[in-house]
Amino acid sequence: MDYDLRQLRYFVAISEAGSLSKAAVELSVAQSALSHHMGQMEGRLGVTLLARSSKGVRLTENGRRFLDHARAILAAVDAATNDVRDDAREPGGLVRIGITLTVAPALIGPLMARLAVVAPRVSLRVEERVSPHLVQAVTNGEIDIAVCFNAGDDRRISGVALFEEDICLVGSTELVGATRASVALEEALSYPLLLPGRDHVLRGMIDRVALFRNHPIEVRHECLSLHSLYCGLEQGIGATLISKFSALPLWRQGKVVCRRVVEPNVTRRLFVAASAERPVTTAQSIVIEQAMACIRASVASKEWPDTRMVVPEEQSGLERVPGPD
Amino acid sequence: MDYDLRQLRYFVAISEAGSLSKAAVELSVAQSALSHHMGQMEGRLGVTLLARSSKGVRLTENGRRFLDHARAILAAVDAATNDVRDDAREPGGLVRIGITLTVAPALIGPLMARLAVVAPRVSLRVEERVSPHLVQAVTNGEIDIAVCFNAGDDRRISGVALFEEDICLVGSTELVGATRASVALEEALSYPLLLPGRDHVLRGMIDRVALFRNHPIEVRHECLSLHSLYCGLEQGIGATLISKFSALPLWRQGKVVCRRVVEPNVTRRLFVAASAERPVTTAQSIVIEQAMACIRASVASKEWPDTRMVVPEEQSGLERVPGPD
DNA sequence: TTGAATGTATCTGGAAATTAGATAGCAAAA
DNA sequence: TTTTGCTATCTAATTTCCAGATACATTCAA
Repeated sequence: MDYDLRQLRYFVAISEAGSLSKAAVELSVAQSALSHHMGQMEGRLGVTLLARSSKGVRLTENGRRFLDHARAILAAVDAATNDVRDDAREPGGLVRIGITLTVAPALIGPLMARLAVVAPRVSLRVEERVSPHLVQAVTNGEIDIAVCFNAGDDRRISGVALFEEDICLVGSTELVGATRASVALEEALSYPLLLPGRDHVLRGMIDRVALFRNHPIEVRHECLSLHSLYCGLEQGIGATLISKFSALPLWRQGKVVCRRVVEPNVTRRLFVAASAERPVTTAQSIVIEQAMACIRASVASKEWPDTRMVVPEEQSGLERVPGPD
Repeated sequence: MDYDLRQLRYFVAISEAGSLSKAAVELSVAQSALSHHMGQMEGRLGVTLLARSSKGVRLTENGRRFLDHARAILAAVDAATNDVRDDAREPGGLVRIGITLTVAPALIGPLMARLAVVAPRVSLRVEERVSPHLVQAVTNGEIDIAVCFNAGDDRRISGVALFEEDICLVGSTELVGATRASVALEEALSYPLLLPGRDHVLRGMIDRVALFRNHPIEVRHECLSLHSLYCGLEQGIGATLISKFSALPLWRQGKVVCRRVVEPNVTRRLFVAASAERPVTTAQSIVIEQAMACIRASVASKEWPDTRMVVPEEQSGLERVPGPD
């Protein structure tokens, strides 16, 4: 019903060449094709654009005006193309990432280092919160990406699991004993506890156990910062239920012991997640990619103890950004 | 190599519909076609524009930006189309027309009347000059259109002959006799003459006859205005060589007689002409068209005596403005 | 949990558009 | 007059485009 970008390109080339034949050579198409297209375009416009003669073609008055338009249109097309292509080539912009408390110290450094190389124009805003807060923030749109535990069940979140680790009872030897033996969940919950936040990932499970036992859990303090949690553990004020990896600094110094929780085995999986409802930007997908690479590298290098990599099977799949044709 | 206006339209429609299927219905194309086109466009851009899901499609960040561009491009296309189409629908602008002295009085009135109806936004600037001046003015670009005699031989002019008429010896009865008999050119030139301008169309022929006879032609006055010519003729100061049609006012009043020149027959043809080098505008072509229609109507209605219409055969052809498909 | 509904991707045969090549016509130049 | 350079047009072959069918995933409701 309308003319075509190709016809506009042809028209501009012909106008500049001053002849269908010359333009045909430059454009590497047959002269007959140009003749046909120009005739069709003129027909659709209902206006003569080119005055043909045996010396070539000249622009009519309308042709002159239309040429200006055509150039403007083609320039707009190029601008549009470059705009989005630039973003694909050299993505930029702010990406808001939230990282769960215990992972943040190990992740932020490598992630920033990688980004500086791979996508220097992408800037991060990093927040550290407990996992449930991160999930909520992602669904809210408060943050773009979350690196958090057990985000897999929320449908508004699409995430990829990276590794799995066991939850341990972590506390000073005075409190939980100088043993590395595993401990039943029920027993673990009998210690005075420090929990990282009222709505901790394990909170639901803890409450269920408490209900079953008809015996309240003693939560001594809620430690929303890693520092306060470590303080409490170190001083033997309470024990907590986190992974060995999360207690790494204290464990390395021998200030706490980690006893794997069993009956049931309690595990958690680290996810890199984004909103399933809002499409990710190029910058976001790069950050996701790099964060996953960081984590996988750390897990693979055994740098992080007692973490088991999750094979990327039919994961619910963050959006992939395809390359050009 | 690049995407297509149609794909931009599809993309905008899809963005607005929020779903390929809905857009397919609105656009009356198959959903598979949309899927294919969007995939191709994204491939060419190297960027994902649409985030597909089972609920439909959503724009990615790049898609949002590209949508703005796409809308701007399509608006520019519409503007371009309307710009030239408007001109075709409702042409306007100034058209400079030059009309030979003797035809002007009979043509200007009807031409203006027709234009007022057919193309009210076209305005004329009318000049009256002798034919050779008009031809020169057209080649100069001083005027756009000439209505003049014997313009057919100049290659820089493309013109259409409309009618042919015989040249007559015109003068008062006292001077050229009270007869309607034809007269040989040689005899005609023996009268004292009033000529409409030094470079009159017939001047060349007159000079050649004079040379042949070795006898100078007596040119009493050069009358560049019709009024002055008529005065001279009326008063019997001299005769002249013009067509009966050109002497119409005096002839009707019986103040002059017209004797057809023979040996050789001398005729002239009225042309409507424009520059062959410069394309005509829409407005110009309309004026040409209407002028020709005026003249043909007058000739056909016998309003203008002793004029023979020239059948429009394979005339050198003023540009034609084609209608839409 | 299953079935219906909705949505996109992909495959395929046929239709339509596009193109190159050949040819004709025309005008200017040699 | 012949040659040259240009555009229009015709035709056949190729490429592109599209509708329909199908596959697969997800959501919603029973």
